Amino acid sequence: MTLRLYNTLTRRIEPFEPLHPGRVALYTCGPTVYNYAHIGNFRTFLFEDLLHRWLQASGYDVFHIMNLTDVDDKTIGHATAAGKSLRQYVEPYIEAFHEDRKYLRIEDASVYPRATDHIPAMVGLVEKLLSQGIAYRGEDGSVYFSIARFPAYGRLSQLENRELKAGASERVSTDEYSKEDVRDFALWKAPGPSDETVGAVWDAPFGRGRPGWHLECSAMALHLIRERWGVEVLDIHAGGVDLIFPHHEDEIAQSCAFTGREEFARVWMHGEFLKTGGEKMSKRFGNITTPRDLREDGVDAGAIRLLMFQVHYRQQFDLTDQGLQSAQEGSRRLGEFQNRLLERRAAADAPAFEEAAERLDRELTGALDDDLNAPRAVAAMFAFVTAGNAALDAGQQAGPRAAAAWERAEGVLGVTSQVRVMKVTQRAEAGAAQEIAELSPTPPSDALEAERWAREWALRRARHKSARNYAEADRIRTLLGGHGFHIRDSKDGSIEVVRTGVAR
RNA sequence: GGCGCCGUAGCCAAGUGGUAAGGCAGAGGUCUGCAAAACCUCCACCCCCGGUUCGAAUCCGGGCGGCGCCUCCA
Repeated sequence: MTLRLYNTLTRRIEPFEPLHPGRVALYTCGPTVYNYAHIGNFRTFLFEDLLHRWLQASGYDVFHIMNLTDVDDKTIGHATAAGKSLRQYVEPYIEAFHEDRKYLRIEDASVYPRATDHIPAMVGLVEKLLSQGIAYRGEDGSVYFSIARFPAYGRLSQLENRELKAGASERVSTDEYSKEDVRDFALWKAPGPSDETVGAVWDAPFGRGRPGWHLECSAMALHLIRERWGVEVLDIHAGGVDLIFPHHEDEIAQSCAFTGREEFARVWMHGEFLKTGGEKMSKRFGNITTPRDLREDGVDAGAIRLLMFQVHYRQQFDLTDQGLQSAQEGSRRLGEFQNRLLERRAAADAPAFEEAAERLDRELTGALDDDLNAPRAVAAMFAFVTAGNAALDAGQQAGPRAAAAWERAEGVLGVTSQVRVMKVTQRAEAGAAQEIAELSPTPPSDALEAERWAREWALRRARHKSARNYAEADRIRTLLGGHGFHIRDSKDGSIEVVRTGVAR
């Protein structure tokens, strides 16, 4: 069984074969840092994280480039409005992006190049296209790519069988007159007034200006993979479906014209949208949710990843409260099991675990090798949980084999919530007994203090319970439950206080 | 208008020719002072019509419904 991936270029699932055995050059389109990225953007980054992790788990040396777009109409527009330089304006959002991706357990890419750090590479690319006559200077001082001189244009988006909607875009207007063909796109843009103010202008032999949208990806990708491995074709290029046209189409055109090769990337992968209320989540529609919002609500990232990975990446799906709750519950169950499995790990595996582990390994590999079928991979984890819990209930022991299989699956998917369990034993009561004083019915805001608070209450409940004062014991249980601390009595008389979700 | 995707249980969602994975919710049971956790059991003929086939959720044609791209939007 080998890895098979859906390639947008051929519209088929095909066996994945990197250009050079054992290593993969992966480029993924990152965020435009003019604002906080929303969870829809992160759906794509999460899909790319899964790709990244699975390639690594499959033994590949992965060179993963994720760009940060820090110069475009939006960043310039917002910087202007804020009265800041481009660099100043963008900085906090870059930081926020990294915070968010760490929260969502998205592993580090190899490099995060910023567009404005690679202007020379872009200038070099434009110069070459100009000298080849594939690019030309318009009357407005911008440099355009001539589609007429690049016959292969349109393969990715199957443009040859398309018609543009009649009179569709009014935006063609502004620069239309200086372009030879409406479909030509800007490689380099003549500076506008605010470009100068925010410092988004660079000198170039063909005139002062700033890079067009698509240029950065080609220039940085080609520059970085040449530097790293001396190659000029990517193995995989990934992004959201909305980038297929024109962004990726244009990247292919300028890159291939530049390198003289037929391919810019061998495999093109695109993740589908996240919707809310039946519509694409987008800042334009104002229907966004950000990772920060979810973190505020105490949602464990494992639940978000589970939610995303329960749907195939090429399928649209709607984010709903019910869906999120359902994922939180499932992710919690995985967390409970993980605790059980790793705590009671024995020196050897019972046959039931040998078998379940073998099955999990096999099913995980089969699922992810099949165009990253994460829903099936997740299902395999749940099957392991059910079998594992049953075996544990029956007194069978889980050993290194079971732990390894679990860790491999969780290591790739990362869908498990942290479930913190505090054991409160009656013996500890001695120390607490003297402070019978008042105990607030609401927890302190500090997470650690809150835990201590919950423990206190749990001890009180234990006393009431041994005195058979069940009414009071139940009242305390309800009280704690209302603040996210769940009480569990176990047979040996000890009490567990269980906490799920992230501390705020 | 062009190109493309989707329609499977109360909700979400795999499966793409051989008789319906998984999650959540729900019902019953084991355990428990009661709970919780966990386990066991139960819960679908796959939007409609027609066709191909020994056999279709899966292929073809036609409907109906939803979404996306054609807009520097992941």
